[in-house]
Amino acid sequence: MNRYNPNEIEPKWQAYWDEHQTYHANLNSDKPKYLAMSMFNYPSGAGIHIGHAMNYTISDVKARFKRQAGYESYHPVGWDAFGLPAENFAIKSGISPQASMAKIIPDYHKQYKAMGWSNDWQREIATHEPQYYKWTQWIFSQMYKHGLAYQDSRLQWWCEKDNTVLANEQIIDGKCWRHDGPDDPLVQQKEVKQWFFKITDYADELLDAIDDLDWTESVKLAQKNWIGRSEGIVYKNKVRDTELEIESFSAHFEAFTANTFVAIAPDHPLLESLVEGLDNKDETLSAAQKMANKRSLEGPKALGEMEGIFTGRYAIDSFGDEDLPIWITSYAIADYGTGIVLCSAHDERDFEFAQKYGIRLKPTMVPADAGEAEKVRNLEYCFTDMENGLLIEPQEFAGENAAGSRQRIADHLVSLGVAYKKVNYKMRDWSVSRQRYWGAPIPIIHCEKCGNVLVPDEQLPVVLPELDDFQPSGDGRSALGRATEWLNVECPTCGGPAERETDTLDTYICSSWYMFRYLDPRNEAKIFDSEIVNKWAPVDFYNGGDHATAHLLYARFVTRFFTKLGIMENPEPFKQMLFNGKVSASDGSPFSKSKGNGVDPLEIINSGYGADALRTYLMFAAPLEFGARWDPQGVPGAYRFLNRLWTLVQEYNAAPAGDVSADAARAVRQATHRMIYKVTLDIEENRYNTAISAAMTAVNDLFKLKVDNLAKHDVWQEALEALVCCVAPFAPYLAEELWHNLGHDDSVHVDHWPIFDESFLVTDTITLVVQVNGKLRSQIQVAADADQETIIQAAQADQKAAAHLDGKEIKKTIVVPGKLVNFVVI
RNA sequence: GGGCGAGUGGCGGAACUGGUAUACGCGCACGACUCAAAAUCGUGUUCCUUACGGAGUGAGGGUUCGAUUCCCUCCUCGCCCACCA
Repeated sequence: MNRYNPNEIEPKWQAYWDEHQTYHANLNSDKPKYLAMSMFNYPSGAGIHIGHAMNYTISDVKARFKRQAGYESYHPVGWDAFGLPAENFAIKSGISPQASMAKIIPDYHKQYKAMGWSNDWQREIATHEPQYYKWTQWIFSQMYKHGLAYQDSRLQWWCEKDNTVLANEQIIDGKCWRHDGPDDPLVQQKEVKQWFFKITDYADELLDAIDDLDWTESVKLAQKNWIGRSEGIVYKNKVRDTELEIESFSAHFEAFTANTFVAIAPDHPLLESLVEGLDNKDETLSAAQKMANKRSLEGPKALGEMEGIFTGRYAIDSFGDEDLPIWITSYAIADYGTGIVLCSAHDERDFEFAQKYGIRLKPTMVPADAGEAEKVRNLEYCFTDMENGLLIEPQEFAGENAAGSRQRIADHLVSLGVAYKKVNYKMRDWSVSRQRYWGAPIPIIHCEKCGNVLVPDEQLPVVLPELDDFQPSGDGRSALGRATEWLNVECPTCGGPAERETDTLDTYICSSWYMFRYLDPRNEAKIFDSEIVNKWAPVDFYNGGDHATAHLLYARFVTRFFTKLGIMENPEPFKQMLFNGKVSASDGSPFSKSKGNGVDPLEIINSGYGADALRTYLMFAAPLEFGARWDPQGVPGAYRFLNRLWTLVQEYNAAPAGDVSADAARAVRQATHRMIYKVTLDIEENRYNTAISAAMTAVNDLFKLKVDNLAKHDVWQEALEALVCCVAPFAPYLAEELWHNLGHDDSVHVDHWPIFDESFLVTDTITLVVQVNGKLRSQIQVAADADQETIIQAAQADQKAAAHLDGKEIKKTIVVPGKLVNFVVI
């Protein structure tokens, strides 16, 4: 008898699938379409790791299941090739990122195929290829033309030695990654001009559509919080002895007469004019600068260490007669709201800050309880509960519930002319430019006469020049700043001398639209064909264990933008999104290269267990949302299961033809159809672990039945075919081999999914549980269609149950059809 | 600090809308095959108790004939966001 040897059959079927293009999708097919994919892969020299094995197997199972069930199923593949790691490697090694990718990507091909993933390789894409990023640049142009791309100055981390901008991940303990010695300087902040996409224009639209998405709930919530819509008012206050008027946003303005001081962010642009004319102006500004730097470097670590500097200025209060001192505080943020806050006794931070610096506080909202109210008046603690708080002033709202009067208070403030209503968002505009070499060049030309000029569409792509040296140019620009031949161009408008923009586009743009390029990857005339995209979008199933906010939100934004351009119809890119858990090491800690506790998928495959056992284990170990914990015994366990299925088929093939008794046939069919039902439903609903356990149960049942009843017979043929089909999404190689062993010469992976027949599950007699006072006492067999009276009599007649009923009065009897009988006795 | 989720055998986990708690797998024990081992096959495996029986889903309370499931209080762990006014 043949032994199950994955190392033999896996390469064989890999070659077969390649040759027959089994997984090539016909996008014009009449079949219903299904598009499944996992988040884009960033190729690195390390190859695939166990997290990739997890992610891509999840979407592969889904794609295979649908392909078997008669869908035209497309499981695309591609590479998110631009990005900082490849550039850093190029700077260190001198090997160009283009060359690195040319070597790395073919390695991935082999690894993906070894994993048995059913990708359509004819439509492979890579974001660093000009034919792809031509359209990434086109998106920038369209944004620009529609007023959604603009330039602005922002603070960036800066290394004085390299004269270059640093990404957050390039800062190590406050120093540049390349200059982190004891004598090297700390990184500094510097204003740099940046390009932005106006995603905030879409904030409400993106927010409102979230509720209807079939996505993992935690991700939907993360997106809502990220957008962070809050309704409030903006106060206007004049500053004493100046011409200035400051504005401050407040979402909690109910106790508005409690405001006693003003907080301004240390990096606020208005700060300089605010202290203009004061004696200690310079000291104040430099102290503020220090505070700002410290905060952005130390980040959350500086939390709790609230610091303040008095500006020397006062705002004129709109309600009381005492001026409001203006303080620079470490907790006010320049780019949320207006960067200035009116502060009161009803905010934890304001309260704490005022106590620390001895600033006057004036509570105007108290709890209903008189004793507690007294404590709040005496500043014993900070009371912030607007829902339950009662206002004590001003006169027109005194005694009212703060939250209840919110709308009227807002209207009141507006009518007094001291404030206006405002909706504010946490979400900022999307910073899309990077002072980096390895990205898609921004298609802008700077002309002395004409200013910023868009590269005309017919001149796209602006091809990234190949260089020998990837060091930043030393003037704040990337290596592109030195590529003079590329850099100097004629202005498309006036023909005069001009220079190309040297910033490249954020890689999140590359990955914000790739799912649509998959549908028309070789189109040279258009970003994609609208008809094909309208047929195939949205992506039916999308999964990943990262990027809950940025990537998924940017993709939603760009998709919506496409619908405004009229090039596609559906405004949402991903119909269903599963946020799957990550694989962790057997001790529960995360896998990491530095710890050396990683598991190499290819090593496991080659050690003799095969890709099928690895895939099956990963999908079986835990619910997809949880994230599996790596168990060294797990893959051997999955292998044992696959081996038992293998044995069943081999023994069946060796068995003589013969009859199967009616009882045995029914038992085989019951096991089969119970399995079909559960596996189908469970895969559909992303419960892969219980789908596999259902297949295991069927194999165990058939193992028992085969002892006395195995014969070449339709019942067994049907059972084994069904099992092979149901296991095929998880263990595609084994399934293909066994499918052919069972006499087929086509692929099991296309259009073969068993049909569930309910009639095989119906039984004549059923087992009911007998309870006395809710405790299990016995079990009885009754006819499936027995009526209540018969069931109760049978239960009472049961010996074990009767023993517990003896001498007691039955107060109540509960019959749950098909389940149980419960006697309540005293 | 805020939000979300989860606590079930030695371990990963299962349990449909409140109805036999611990499916399936791992591990372990015993048996079969073998000169032997591995592999494979079979049986058993929540705890206490010789047994009858009893206890039991993080802790405590509640609703119910009946609670892993619903409600309240508390504890622990994980993830995400984090000075957002």
